[in-house]
Amino acid sequence: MTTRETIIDTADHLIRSNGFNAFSFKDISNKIGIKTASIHYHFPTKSDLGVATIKEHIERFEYLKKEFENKSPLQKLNGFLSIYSQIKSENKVCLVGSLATDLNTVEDSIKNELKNFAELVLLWVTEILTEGKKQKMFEFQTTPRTKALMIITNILAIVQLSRLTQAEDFDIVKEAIIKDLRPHI
Amino acid sequence: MTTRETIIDTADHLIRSNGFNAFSFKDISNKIGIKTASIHYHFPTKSDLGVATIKEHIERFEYLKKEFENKSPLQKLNGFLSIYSQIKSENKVCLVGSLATDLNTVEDSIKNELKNFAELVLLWVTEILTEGKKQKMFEFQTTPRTKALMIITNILAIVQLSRLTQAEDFDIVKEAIIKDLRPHI
DNA sequence: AAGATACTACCTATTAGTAGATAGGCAAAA
DNA sequence: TTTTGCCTATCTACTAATAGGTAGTATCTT
Repeated sequence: MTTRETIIDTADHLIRSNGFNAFSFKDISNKIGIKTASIHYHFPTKSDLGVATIKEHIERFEYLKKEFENKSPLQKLNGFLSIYSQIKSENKVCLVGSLATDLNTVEDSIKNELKNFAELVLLWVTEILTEGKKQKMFEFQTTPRTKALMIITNILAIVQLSRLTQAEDFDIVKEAIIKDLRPHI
Repeated sequence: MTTRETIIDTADHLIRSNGFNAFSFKDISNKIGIKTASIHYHFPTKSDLGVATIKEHIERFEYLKKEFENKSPLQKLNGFLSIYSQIKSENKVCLVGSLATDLNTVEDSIKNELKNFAELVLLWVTEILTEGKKQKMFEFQTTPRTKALMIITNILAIVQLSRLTQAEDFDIVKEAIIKDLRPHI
């Protein structure tokens, strides 16, 4: 990994563990053994680093999409949900959830990039649901987009909420999402 | 309102607009025209102020519960969901959603008080759903607690997510929650 | 030699928090 | 009734630590 990639990776970890406003260049400096001034060389401002971190997520998301291109809607949805299982197991939250609460305090560049990312995710889940309904693999009453919003909000927020209720609640909700889509099983 | 109450009120506003780590005693000082040292008189540490803010929410929540005591499950659920409509209209997020992302950075006192609050909310929604199912007013397949988790995560996260997608998505999800519980209508 | 990368050293602003002074209100003692 | 003293609430003035960011210099790689 290049230094630049290492910085982004560490920033990503810190944003999703502590929040955008609770991490500093010094934190990264301490973690990867590089001076804060050197981080500024790669990312002039904190916002630049924030934007780069979101862009990295977008790239990884596009890659995941491609990986699941020829799989079934159910496999795709499970793939999507397992991202959050990973996040949960690391005691983090998802990038959208983390930055959405800080939205009023960040620059427009971050806001706009995050909008792009959220739109991308919503679009993919909507597509999965549309495809799944057509194949009679999924059952639901609302529009695919609305159902996608329901599922995304479920999984995004249970990552956060299960920190406060019980860790097991994450899997309970994850399974309930799938079960709800496949009542005939 | 006493000074103490005004401070809590302002802190609440700032926490839910900007996040716990993005507000300072100076922000409150500027807003209400009192020196930061005077805020420390009422709340020795920032954590003390955080805890007091959650306690205030708990009290208001208990009051709301009492107000709806003799109403129908549907009225109760609508009452619960309308809290979030209010939050959304003010461009804030809910306290649980805001602090849950900052959870790794706050003191245990805040963490524990927030757990109490979250447990209280989950309990009430679970009760509403149990009652509604018994009265055949609501229909759902999972346990009431699981369904409560689904609904709370929906409404909590759509407040955040609709900042990124479209503001109308909030009402779409809110209506879908009710419709899903009452498919016979 | 030249560009990329990292460094030292610094700056200014802000943070949470503290010490000590002051002012007003209230109540018991003189 | 006046005085004494305490309590509440606020203030001014300060601290040490940390924040994001910059200028100029050194080092490494090609």
